[in-house]
Amino acid sequence: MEPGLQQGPQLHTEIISWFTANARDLPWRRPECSPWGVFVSEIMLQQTPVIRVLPVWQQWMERWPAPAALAAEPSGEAVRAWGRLGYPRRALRLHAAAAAMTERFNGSVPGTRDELLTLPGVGTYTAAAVASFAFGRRETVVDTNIRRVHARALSGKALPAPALNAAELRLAVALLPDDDAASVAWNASVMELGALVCTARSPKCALCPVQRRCAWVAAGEPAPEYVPKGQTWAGTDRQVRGALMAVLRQAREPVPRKLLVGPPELLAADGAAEDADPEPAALSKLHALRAPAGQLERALTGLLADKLAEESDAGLQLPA
DNA sequence: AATGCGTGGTA
DNA sequence: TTACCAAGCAT
Repeated sequence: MEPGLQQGPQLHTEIISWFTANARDLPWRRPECSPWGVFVSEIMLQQTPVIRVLPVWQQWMERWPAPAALAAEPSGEAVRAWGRLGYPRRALRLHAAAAAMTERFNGSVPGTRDELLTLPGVGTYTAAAVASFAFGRRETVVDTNIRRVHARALSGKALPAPALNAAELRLAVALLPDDDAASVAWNASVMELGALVCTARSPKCALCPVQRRCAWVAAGEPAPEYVPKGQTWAGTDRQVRGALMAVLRQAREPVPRKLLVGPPELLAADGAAEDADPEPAALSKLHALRAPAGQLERALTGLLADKLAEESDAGLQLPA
């Protein structure tokens, strides 16, 4: 038997009861929310906090209430409506997923894990989450919150392994209730516990419904076995691309390529940046990076030229 | 299997 | 202020 499972059904009862009393009232959890609404929320929530997703999700649902509505517009519109959620390639994949639903799934979100996995931007977690939360299927949902709760409560560790491993997956499978409805409740409850109480930094153990049976607490809250390495940022293509995206998002018309890539001194000299409005703050930030021309070109090509310049969409188009 | 990918709040 | 980190995915 997996470690921790000898605790019996009390663990499930305690956590699900806690969820019933403490869950956030998120719009994509309401019974009237469509599978499409759940799908959009899951993509937006990848590596992005709930608080920042909420307003964007509301706007998307009003503008594009079904996959076909989104698929009917240029992908550049999806990128603009994405706003500042980050990882804008998710907007492109969500648009492509909507097109795939329109073409291959009769305009609906597919309901099985295997079908969902065929959609762009959908991996193991998202496929299981949508099948579980939107369609009530019994699927093993494993996200970073759930992994952390499992690591602490059942394995006695401060943090889960750097990457999902076979032992973690076995444990998650073993913990999933047999009943469909109970499995959905379990998935949502453990995830919420990880998001609100069993957090990565400063977990709120005093509020935890299973503190008494937590293996990590029982072990004296040992420190993590490894130090997570941070995401590098300064000087990376990501930083340059982020600055480029900020300029393009706010642009009302095509942005001259040389305004993005060219040396600021030359731009000022030939007057390119002087007409119309004062230079946008976003453009100043881009220029302040002093990124090499090669890197600017790479950032443009990697995300924009291939995916967006083909659009006839004014704000994001890059003239040849 | 390890990297790269945006953004902004928090400690 | 700097570093961490937030419902992952694709390569």
